[in-house]
Amino acid sequence: MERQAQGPAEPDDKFDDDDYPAYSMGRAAEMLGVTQAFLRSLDAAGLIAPQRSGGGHRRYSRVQLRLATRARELIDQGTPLESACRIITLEDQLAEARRVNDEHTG
DNA sequence: CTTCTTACA
DNA sequence: TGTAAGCA
Repeated sequence: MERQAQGPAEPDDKFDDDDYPAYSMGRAAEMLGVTQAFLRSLDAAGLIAPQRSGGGHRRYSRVQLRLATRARELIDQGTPLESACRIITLEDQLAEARRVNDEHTG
């Protein structure tokens, strides 16, 4: 699930299909190889907050799918769900801080 | 048929 | 973490 046709046309495009909420539970679960219960567990843990559609159905974006994938990796390695969520959150914060720092230096 | 919530294993 | 029941 890497970028295939991202193209160097819009390198600074913030509004991409990465944040577009287009995946439902069955879809996300199938592409990630997990169960719907697992995705909901991540939601309950506070790792991901998928948008809700109409009647309250979850809508996952590719970014959230990536978070779910990282969570699955850590959990698959034996990391407790809550711990995995904390680790991922911290890694995300570090990535954000690094991004800001990179803008300052670069 | 698909998703949601709650509960059990 | 996976699965079951009952509902929208």
